[in-house]
Amino acid sequence: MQSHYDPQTIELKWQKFWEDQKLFAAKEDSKKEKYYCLEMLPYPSGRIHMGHVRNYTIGDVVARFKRMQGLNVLHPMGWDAFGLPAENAAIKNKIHPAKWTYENIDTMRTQLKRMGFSYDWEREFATCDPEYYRWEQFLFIKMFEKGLAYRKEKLLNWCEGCQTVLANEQVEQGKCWRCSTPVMQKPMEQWFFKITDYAEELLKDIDGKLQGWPERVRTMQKEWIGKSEGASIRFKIENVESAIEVFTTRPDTLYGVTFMSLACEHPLLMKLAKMGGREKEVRKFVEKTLKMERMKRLTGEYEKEGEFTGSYCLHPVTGEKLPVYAANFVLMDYGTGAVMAVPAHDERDFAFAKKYKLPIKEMEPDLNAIDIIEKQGVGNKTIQFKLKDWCLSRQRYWGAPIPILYCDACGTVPVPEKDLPVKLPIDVPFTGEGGSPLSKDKNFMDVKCPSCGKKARRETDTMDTFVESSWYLLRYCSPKYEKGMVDPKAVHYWMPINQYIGGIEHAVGHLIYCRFFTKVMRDLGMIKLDEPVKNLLTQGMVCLGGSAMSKSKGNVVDPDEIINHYGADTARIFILFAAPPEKDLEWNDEAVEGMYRFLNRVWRLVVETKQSSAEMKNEEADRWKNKTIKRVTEDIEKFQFNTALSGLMEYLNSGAVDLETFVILLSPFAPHLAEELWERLGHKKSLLLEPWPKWDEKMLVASTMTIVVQVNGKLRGEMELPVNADEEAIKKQALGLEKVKSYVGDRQIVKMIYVSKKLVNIVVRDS
RNA sequence: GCCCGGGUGGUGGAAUGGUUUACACACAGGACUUAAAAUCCUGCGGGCCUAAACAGCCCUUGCCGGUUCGAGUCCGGCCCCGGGCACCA
Repeated sequence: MQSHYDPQTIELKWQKFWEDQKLFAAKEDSKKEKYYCLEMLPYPSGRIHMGHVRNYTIGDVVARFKRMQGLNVLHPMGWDAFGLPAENAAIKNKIHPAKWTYENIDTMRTQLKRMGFSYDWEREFATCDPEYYRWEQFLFIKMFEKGLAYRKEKLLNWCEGCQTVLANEQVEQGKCWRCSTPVMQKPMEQWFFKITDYAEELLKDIDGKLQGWPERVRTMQKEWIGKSEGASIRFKIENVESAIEVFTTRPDTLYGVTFMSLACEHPLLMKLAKMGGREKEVRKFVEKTLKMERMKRLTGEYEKEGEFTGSYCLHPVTGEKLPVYAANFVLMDYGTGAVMAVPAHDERDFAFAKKYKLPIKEMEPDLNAIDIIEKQGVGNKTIQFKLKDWCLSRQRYWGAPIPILYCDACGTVPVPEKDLPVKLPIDVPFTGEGGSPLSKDKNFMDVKCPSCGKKARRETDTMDTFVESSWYLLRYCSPKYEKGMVDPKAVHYWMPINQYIGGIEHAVGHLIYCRFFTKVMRDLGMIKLDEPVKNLLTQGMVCLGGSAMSKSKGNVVDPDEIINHYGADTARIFILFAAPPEKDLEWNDEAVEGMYRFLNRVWRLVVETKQSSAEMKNEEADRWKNKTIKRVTEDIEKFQFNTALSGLMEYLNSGAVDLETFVILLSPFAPHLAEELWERLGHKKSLLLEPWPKWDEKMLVASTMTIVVQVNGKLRGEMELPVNADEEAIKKQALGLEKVKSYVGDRQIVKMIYVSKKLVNIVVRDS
């Protein structure tokens, strides 16, 4: 047995031991309380980075801690394996996306195992596995049948040069990333999930059921859903049987309306311009606006302008004539694309009115206006959401195929369930040009229509990878289940997730989509669950030199370097100690060294002294032990791993260490070292089977206490007294202190404050 | 503009209204060593006083005020940093 701390040897030894013993395999057991601890699954980009290390170390501490507390812990890991980078690698390096992905998974799995994370590897899956995405296709069909998956037109980034659709990240300064052709907006039929049907419930449950989520994330989701209550009101157009419908949150300002503003894309705009004899001017304005919009709409800063259509609409109550304008600040994709302008109450309308010399009508808001409108049948109360339906189709190869066929006779036909999965063909050409590689695969494309038997063709779009990550958390409960997406019994036992841990960047994307999917699956009768995640922790970034570690900035520290140099335990401890989990963490090589030194001190203490707890029985040692158990336990529960480790350091420095207790308390943080030391202390069974220690409140109290003495709130002395000293005696002794006397002098003592077992404050007044 | 966080030593960071600066890093001095590394010990917010040390005093949690016997912590106002939302009708 080596006498110095050699992390390389002991870490591999214990990793193998854990794997052989299958100590992290989770089994349903209705007699045991369960705990589902999950970290967001990684995209297999190539190698593990420090962000992963941080995320998964936090999760691992929680999982190991809960396991030792006797809970039945589910702690799985898998791979978010579809996505654009694999396809880019295919185009660039002539390597198949599947090969690239699976090789990366192998590398990263090895790296995760080297960190000693306590995953149930038997539940591992990659989302690009047809056995996984078949169920996603199954769900898609169910959603299609319920009208929750539908098609509509949407503008997409289109490169004429490559004849292909580009993702936003493939557009660089308005140009194609590959061929630099200017990117145009082209309307195309896309698949959408009707998440807006669930807007109200998604919003309501934030307050009702997500109490365990950070306030920050809850607020972001509320803003994303963006509910506003108001009214929709129809304004008749003068001389025609047609009306402009507006949405307003202020129907009470209806009598202040002096004109109407329409978005450039509004379907009635050109008709009104033609009628008003201002077609040319309006067309020019629209063209100018749409061109400018592309550049500036993202930044938002531009002059508010408009153009008169020459036409008028009529006020629904007073019948007044109101000029209709095209305006560049009105958005077609919010509300109705038309705004009733109330310059007296809206800053923007006011500025617009000034600019175009439109009337400004002062008035008192009238809360009855909405009732009048409803009575007259020209409008009604409505609710608007900012949340938009989820566009899930991608014109990419490396994704789950959308299980739809197009038949000339029958139209859009879902693939029958028995024909699932629609497998992604492997042998296809990757050029990056001419649309999806799938469209060039005849075997894939040509199918028979399942309802009429005639020739049909397949949908070539694949699904957004957020679809896979929206239900993987449920699939982990029964990863090999073959009769459906999930085994209801397993889901009933394991869900909801007790603790979910991941980056804040998923606050509105992933974390809303997985809530949506849970509700959809519930409504399809697959599960009985409203919300998938009970408690959420969002960890901060890992930075170096003040900014997030990233390949493009060249400021990355490779976890393997740290593991090879100091071992996984040091990496884990450093990342936990350097900052509380929610905050960004600044990498510091010297501090890593410091953590390594700490583990070495622990090693030497245990290996060299080997004193057992029985030999160290005195009051001081007992107090330290109980104090530390309490502190570490409570700090882990609050995710304050940095202070939990401080507690262990202080305990180590105290010189009154109970070795067994110390090693157990250290084990969630530095599990390999802890197992090794546990064994060296003479234990035959794994430390993992050891229950988490409990503390005794009675043992926390010392026989003496330190009382701080203040005069007028300022520290003037200290006294060491037996804990049972009574208040009167303490006050008397405080007054007797030389230093206190000199501060009190002959001044009048107004009162004395005694804070039990802590301090005495003598309040004096100049006489 | 609106809504959240946050501002504490040279640095990362601790502090149920009760000794500000735990723990660690860095730095400095010392011990051990032929020497170095490792290890161990000591010191380490600022200022005043002092030849220096000891002792002592004063100040200090972004700034200004308030509440309180007592404020990093609570309240009001302001400044700065970070994040989210934002022509949303």
